[in-house]
Amino acid sequence: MVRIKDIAEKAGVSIGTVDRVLHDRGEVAEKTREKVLKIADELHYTPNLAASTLATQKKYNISAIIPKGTGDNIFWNSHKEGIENAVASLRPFSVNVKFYLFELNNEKEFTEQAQRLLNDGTDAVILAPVLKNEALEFCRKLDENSVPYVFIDTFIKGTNSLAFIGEDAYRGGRIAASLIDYGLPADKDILIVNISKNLDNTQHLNSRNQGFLSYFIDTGKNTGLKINAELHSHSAKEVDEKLDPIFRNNPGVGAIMVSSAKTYAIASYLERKKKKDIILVGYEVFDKNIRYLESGYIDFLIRQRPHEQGMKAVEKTFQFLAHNRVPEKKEYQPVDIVNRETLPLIKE
Amino acid sequence: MVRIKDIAEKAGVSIGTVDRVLHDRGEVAEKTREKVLKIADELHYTPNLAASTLATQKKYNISAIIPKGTGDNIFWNSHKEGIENAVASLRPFSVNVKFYLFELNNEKEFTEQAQRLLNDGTDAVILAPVLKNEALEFCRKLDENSVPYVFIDTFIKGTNSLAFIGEDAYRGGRIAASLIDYGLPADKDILIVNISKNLDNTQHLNSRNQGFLSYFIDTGKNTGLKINAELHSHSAKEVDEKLDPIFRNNPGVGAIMVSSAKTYAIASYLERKKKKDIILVGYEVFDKNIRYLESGYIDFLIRQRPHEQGMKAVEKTFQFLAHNRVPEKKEYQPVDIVNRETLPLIKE
DNA sequence: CTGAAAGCGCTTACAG
DNA sequence: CTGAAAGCGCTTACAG
Repeated sequence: MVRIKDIAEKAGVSIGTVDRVLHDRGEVAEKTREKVLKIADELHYTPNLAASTLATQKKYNISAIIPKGTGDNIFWNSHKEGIENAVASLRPFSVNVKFYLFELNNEKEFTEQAQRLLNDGTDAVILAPVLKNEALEFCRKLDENSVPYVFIDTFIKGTNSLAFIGEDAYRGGRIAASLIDYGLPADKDILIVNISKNLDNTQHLNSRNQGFLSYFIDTGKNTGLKINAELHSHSAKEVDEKLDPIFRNNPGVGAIMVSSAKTYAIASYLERKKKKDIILVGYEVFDKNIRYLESGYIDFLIRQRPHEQGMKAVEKTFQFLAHNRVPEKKEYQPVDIVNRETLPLIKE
Repeated sequence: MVRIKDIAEKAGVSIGTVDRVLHDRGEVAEKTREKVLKIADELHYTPNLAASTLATQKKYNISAIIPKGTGDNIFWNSHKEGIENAVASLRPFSVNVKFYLFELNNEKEFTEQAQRLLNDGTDAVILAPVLKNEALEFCRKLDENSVPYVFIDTFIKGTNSLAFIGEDAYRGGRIAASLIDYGLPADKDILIVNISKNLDNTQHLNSRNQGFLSYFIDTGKNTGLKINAELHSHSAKEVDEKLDPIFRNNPGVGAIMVSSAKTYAIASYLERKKKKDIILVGYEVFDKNIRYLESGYIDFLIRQRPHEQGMKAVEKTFQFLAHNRVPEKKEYQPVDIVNRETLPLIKE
């Protein structure tokens, strides 16, 4: 392997000079510069990262402000794990993450954690801007302090985010549609269920709905009705109240798409009402949904890859901090189609 | 961060001694040993990998002997890329791969490359043992020379392989079955097509067939016939000769499963015969198959993750070489279900 | 059984 | 504008 020492000898200068031109730190005569650059190129010099890591005692502190993985949101645990794994695999570089977790939909806690993060100081932040207004305010402060930030899961406009890594929710909607369209007789009706208390997370749900409907406009063979049901809670009471009349008035319903992780609540309804033959497609793979996938009430789940999102967020952040490499602005992660047969393979 | 120097000071010994106990190199009084270990533990010492990488000028040379990614096997390019990417991400460690590529089914070339590899010498090898007899012979030689090796793609018994990373072909067969079962009326017949010239690659094909049939034995709702067609080539001539009579005699056939990457040859048949309504499920995502997925003649493709297989193979090999960590013996990669709607997301 | 010293390749003040 | 030297944390002979 070629070392800066080799370049220095060949160029007849000291290693200090070589280092200066290699890192563009100026204070070098143009002639020397060119000579060194030429030789480095000829010798195919690549820096020894272990040595430079050791010499520059740089530490990178990354902060991650994301929802807690509790209740129906354990899927946020995967983001956290992904972030941690990426940091671990970045050894021998010295990078640290500190988590600032908040309860989903708890604006107060988000704002508190954001403030704590700002007080602690950090080199960069990974941010799930699920609470739009609060996130916007926070981004403004980060901009003021020149702290770079990358979005994970959700994208919001009007900020200077370094990058975004997340699901293509629109595409996810189309995929759900294609699976239903493939399995359902063309003349049957389809029910679309949106469950969202206080309109949380609506961005994803809207995009999925749009994608879902777009499929039937431009490619699907299904000609049946597309019926909409908006629930504010996933309690059995509300589910019954909203769905019973729909099924009473539309005996042609043969499939349901639930636009969120609460798919299990609708599966439970089908179980209660003994409607096993209705196709049910929903989102996210976790215990409650898995149970119904196994028992046959859910046919397909579409899964984001939160673990990968976390990893990519760290990688991009690190590349920017360490090598000043500006990542692509938006990166959509693929989604997985999961049915009962694929389950044994995805015990991650 | 705690350094061995800190431990040394606290223990009242030199850093040389600390290093000796930390690396179990003996020649240390038991009392000193215990003391150092205790302090290291209390201080939560973790070695600085950059420093140790730099100091031990160790280089790891890995050799990979896998098929060339040409013709219908471009999917072997992904293994190669995965291996290369993993090596790249292992920087700042100094690990090199050298590839020994052979044409699939060319025993002579495999043997030549294997011999070349042995002459060149290496620290470990990543091996696709698709040619069973030749691979067995090669493994024996590796054993003689105490060179560790990990299998990729295919597993063969009776060797001392360090690990195996590959597809769960049986499971892949079940997944194909579940997709057909979901979309096909229960009384329709299903055609299973195996295309294999000189019985190459039969291990995967057999496992997929077994998995496919097992699904209908224990869970599927389909009660139709399961018809088998064995082709030795995917030429239009042979496809027509074999499939025409089957369709003539079995008007109830509603779906086809092709157990290999040659799915496009059957899609082409359906296109020629204007049978767009037949469900077709097959394997591997690459240009020829993608074309028919887009035009609607193929409904689903099941995809291995060759890129990940390559990456994991390198990671395991490196962990073993560098840290003497023996990996799990067998690791199955998940497979992806791909239809037309998921295509835009998997431009890898 | 133990310590002191040199070295891995790069970076960083500092002197000139 | 340039060079010499010290140092990053660990490893490796070598002397005792």
